Amino acid sequence: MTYASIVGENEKPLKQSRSAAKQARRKQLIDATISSISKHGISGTTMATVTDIARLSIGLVNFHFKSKEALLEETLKTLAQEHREQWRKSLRNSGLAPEEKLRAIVQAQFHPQICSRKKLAVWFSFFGEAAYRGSYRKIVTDIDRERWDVSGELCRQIINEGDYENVEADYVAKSLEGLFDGFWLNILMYPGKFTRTDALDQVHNFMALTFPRHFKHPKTSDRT
Amino acid sequence: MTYASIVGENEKPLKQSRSAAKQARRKQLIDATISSISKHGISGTTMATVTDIARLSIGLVNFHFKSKEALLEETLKTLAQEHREQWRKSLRNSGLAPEEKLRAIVQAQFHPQICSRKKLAVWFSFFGEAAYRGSYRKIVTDIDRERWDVSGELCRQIINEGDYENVEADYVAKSLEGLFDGFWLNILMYPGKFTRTDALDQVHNFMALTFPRHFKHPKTSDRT
Amino acid sequence: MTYASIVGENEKPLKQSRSAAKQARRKQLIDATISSISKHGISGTTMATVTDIARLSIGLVNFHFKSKEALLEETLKTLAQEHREQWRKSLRNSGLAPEEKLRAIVQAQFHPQICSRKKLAVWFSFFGEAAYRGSYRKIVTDIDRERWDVSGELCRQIINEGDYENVEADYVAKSLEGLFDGFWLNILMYPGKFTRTDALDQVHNFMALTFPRHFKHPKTSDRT
Amino acid sequence: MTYASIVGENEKPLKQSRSAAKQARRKQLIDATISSISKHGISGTTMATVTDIARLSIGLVNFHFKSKEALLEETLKTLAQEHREQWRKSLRNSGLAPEEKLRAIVQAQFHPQICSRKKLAVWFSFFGEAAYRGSYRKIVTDIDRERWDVSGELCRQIINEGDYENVEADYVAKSLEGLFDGFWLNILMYPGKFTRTDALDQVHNFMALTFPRHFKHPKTSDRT
DNA sequence: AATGAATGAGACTTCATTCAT
DNA sequence: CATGAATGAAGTCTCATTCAT
Repeated sequence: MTYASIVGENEKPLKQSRSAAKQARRKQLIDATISSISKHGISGTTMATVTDIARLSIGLVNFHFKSKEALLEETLKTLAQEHREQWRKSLRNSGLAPEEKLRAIVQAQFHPQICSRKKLAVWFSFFGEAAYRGSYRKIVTDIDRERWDVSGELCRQIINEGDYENVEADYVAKSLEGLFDGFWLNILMYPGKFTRTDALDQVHNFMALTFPRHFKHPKTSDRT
Repeated sequence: MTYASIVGENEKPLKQSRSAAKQARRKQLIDATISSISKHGISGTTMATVTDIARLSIGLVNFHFKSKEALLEETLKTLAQEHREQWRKSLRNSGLAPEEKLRAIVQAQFHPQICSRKKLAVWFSFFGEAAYRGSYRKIVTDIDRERWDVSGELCRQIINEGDYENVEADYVAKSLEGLFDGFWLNILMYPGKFTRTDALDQVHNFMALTFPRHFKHPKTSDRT
Repeated sequence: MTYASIVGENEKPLKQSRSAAKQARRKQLIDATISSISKHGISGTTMATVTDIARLSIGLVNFHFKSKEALLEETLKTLAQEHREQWRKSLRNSGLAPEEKLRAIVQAQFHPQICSRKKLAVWFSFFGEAAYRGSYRKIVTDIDRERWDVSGELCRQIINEGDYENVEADYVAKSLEGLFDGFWLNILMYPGKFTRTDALDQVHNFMALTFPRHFKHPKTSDRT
Repeated sequence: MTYASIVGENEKPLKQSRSAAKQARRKQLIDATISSISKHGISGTTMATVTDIARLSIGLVNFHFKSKEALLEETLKTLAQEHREQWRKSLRNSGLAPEEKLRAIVQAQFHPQICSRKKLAVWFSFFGEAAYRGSYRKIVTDIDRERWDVSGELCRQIINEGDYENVEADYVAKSLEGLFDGFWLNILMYPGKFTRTDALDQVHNFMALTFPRHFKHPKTSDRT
């Protein structure tokens, strides 16, 4: 399968400035890297698998990236950045109520653009290395922490509004984070059996349990 | 295929003396493999890193295991089996009430023997490859499904006892699984910041929310 | 082949304006090559190190020189020509007595312009390749032989003048050549410890020994 | 041309202890490296040229040497060591008089075992890199300095014995070193035209000039 | 059983050269 | 003339696997 067939782009960059073309090539290589990792894993991803997918010559990667290691790190950063923009965009588009915003974050987490099997495979490939590679861990935790902060603040607002007792905002936010990651893994491990929709239902169920006056049980609520 | 056949419990012992030594060597190599993966990841683990740690010669691995791939698979099976035995032992040692049994499963999940940083690193290394390697995925999902079945049954009993409305056993069991995996990842990603104890609190909090007449909020309950 | 043909003295100038700019670029690249070789050696010298130093684009080298090999050969020729002009100029500037001319040749050999560490490094880089690369060897030996001829003739005149017995002109000239090369290597190998001045003293000492009625021992003679 | 044909050894090591066999392999690879450098230069010497000559597999070099760089350094050390042993052996075998010892050092310098075109090519390849590679320079200068010390001491004894005026031991020793290196280069650059014998004559001529009461002019003396 | 030297495929990387702009 | 992105051959090094001892 070629890069072009995967992402549906024209191979030849149209007329554009040189630095724009350079960025396009970098993007093309990073996309190919994501495809390759999802198919062969990180250790199975070689300069050759990447450039084959991108339909570029093998020497080009080291022209655009200092090393394979740098390519992988850029790939993770790109993935993280895309993720971050997804939930921030969802947040902006959502209504003003904190429960709507919180729901938007959840939706973003399981949005098809973010939560495809292909990308989940890549995420967990990086998680697998993050244990002993601080640079990966930092990229991952930085983005997660930011979202957790926002979620926590939203939970605090909901708790105040609803007079919930025995509920602590940070706990809920952390549990949500846990559910996000746990369900991502389940989607990856049970392809076709446990889906994005299942994950959304489960998370909504948890929110309904926690904040009964703000969320209804998924059975009767809208699902995406 | 049964669990037993997967993890080789029924493997026929050969002449005992020879086999015992053989098994000891295998165990030694598998332990070294776990150490190596936790330190260098799967792709950084070579026959040499394993045999260095085991203080054995490099030629020996291919004597005891058909290939590196076989060694890795055996390692994962060993890890899975140890995990399985941990929660089944906890179950046996717990009281008779279903909520006590459920709590025992949770405790097992975050038991230091199972949930050390070292072993979590190994688990997620395998998860990272599981996406595109069915053999790993099968080992992982078989053991998880068994536990999920048991948890689900326990939840059903608790729901019946407590007359909980709007609570579905399979949902709860799946959410627990999600929390397990999610918190494992958090423990791995935030060393020192998010601990086994935090995870246990969070899970208990979730159980108290779900089954308020069976579980108390962690703030006032015993923690281990 | 004549010297002129080797170093390209007779190269026909093209339309002057274009050719002048062209020659300037060539000179710029050759100077950068010398700098690069002195810093990284021949094998560490790449088109990129050269063009970086010259602050020119990498594509330009192949415009001005057929290949990297051609650039290196031109560099050596340039170096050889500079060397040749140095001792010939010294010769013209010296008095008429043969011993003064001989002394001028020696001075030229260790003149700062010729005998800088940077240039010595380049010379010995080429010597290192000359063993198995006839084209380099020819460039080097042609220029040396010319100087040896002149030195020999001067020695002959000195011997006749001084009635030296047991002294053979060609021997002395060859020994001088040997000392030149040997001291060059010593200057390169013992930076700061063995200097151009030391070399000059040593050579003058040898000449005083050989031609006591024409040269005084360096201790009492003028040094440069 | 194969290693075996060059050095005339049997390919298969005979029965010997493992560490002895290991040393033999290292020696074999170093010999092959010398052959390769003399034929292709240092930059033209690859792991493949070395292992082709040694008739071993390409992977073996990195088993016996940490890197190509380490192989080259070991090769230079071996060469230097051989050189050192040659002149020390000559010294031991020579008569007791200091002039005989000095002559022995000279003989060693131009001994066929040391001063073959093949080895000179290797020496000057290393000299070419020594300018910017301190590790090479150290190996070379350490061995040279030791010999220079001995030569200087011998000169001092000769000067005392012969009551030479205006002669300084260190000067003479340094000039000898210069002649050694310079004539080595001449032998390399003028194959067939300037030979080891010519070099010996020249050096003896210099010694006769310097110490006329201890050395006769080469025309009438024994040559080797 | 155990050792570790040896093999060779394959990975990453460098770099001279080409060529569209 | 000049640029620098692109190519691909070739180099170094790693490593699973084999096998004689």
